[in-house]
Amino acid sequence: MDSHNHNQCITKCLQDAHHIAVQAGKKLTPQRLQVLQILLNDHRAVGAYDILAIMQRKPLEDRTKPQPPTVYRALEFLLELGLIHKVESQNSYYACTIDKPENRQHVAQAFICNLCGIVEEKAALAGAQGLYKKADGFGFKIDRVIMECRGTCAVCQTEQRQTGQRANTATGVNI
Amino acid sequence: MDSHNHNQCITKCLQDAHHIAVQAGKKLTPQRLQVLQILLNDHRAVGAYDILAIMQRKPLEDRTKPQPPTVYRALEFLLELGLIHKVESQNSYYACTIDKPENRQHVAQAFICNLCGIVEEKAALAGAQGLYKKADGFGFKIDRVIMECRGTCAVCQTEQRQTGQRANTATGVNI
DNA sequence: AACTGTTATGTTATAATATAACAGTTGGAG
DNA sequence: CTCCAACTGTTATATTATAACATAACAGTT
Repeated sequence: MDSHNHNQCITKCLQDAHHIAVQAGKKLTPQRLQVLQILLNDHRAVGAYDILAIMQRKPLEDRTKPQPPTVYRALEFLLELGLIHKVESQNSYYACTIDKPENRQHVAQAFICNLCGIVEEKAALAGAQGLYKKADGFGFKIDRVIMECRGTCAVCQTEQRQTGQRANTATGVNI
Repeated sequence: MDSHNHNQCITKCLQDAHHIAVQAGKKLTPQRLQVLQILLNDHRAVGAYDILAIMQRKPLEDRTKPQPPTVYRALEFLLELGLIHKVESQNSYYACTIDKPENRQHVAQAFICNLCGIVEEKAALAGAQGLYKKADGFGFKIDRVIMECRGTCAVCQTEQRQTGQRANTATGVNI
């Protein structure tokens, strides 16, 4: 399916996440970790209420069933640390897999498959320069850049050709 | 304030809108026109429920007070024709002011001021090529590109320096 | 004029996404 | 140990968007 070792990928991201949290003087609490793990579980973008449903099915020890604010607080925390990103055009979230040291140096470009929800994340290096330059041209000061490409991933293009069927939407991905 | 003649700008956009609708074999009905006019009224991004409130204050002749679906249907129609765009990072909408003939050739870049809500729209010419090329590199087929820059416009930067106050948020702009 | 297909609108209800507000708890720094 | 700040729990509600079905308007046909 995918060319990378996903277990390794998760392990590395979690290690990095702990590092980043410690360095920022913040705590990666069990709940925050759980949300991150859910997002790391695959490379799809997941909605907040899908995350909530998963957490409610597997509540942490000594914890009541989590409610929406719990999820949104964890998401906010992870977003601030750059550990996850939001797909603005879909109101969903995915774990950042760009190598962590450069995390805050890049503008993220997300390529989101409309069929299976998978997110391929790339760092915009030269591409973003043009935007900042253009903004300069009319005195606009950029805080944040959103770059999203909606379309069809290689796998789903193939599956469509072969079967005419839609790819996996069983896990609650919003399209 | 702004360097362009806004009346002229509105007039031109409305004329073009009629053209585009006719060419697409669609009708720019009074309600759709009203929504477009509301968005053309200034260059800010406006939320659907703000549009609804305005329409409810000034209902069209022989019409009852419009409800949410009315607004969303009009927005959908105008989006399809490329007459307006959505700011995905803010769930709001603005009228497209790019010269109409090239409308569907360009990827829109929106520079949205977090303080006053004004949207400066540019066409991404060379900039978008890189994205398509990058997508090609891993077999991703792009349907739609979202490029948004959030930040502070030239006017609001000046006002902040002079007064320390926030720019106009009185008209219901979501920040 | 009556029939029919199509597009557009009206209406009610509800889904989906997100946050406000306040109370309680906890775990270190001093 | 105590106090403070960060974290969590809980309830309610705000905000954004759509489903579902009924009705109306219009165009073309007979």
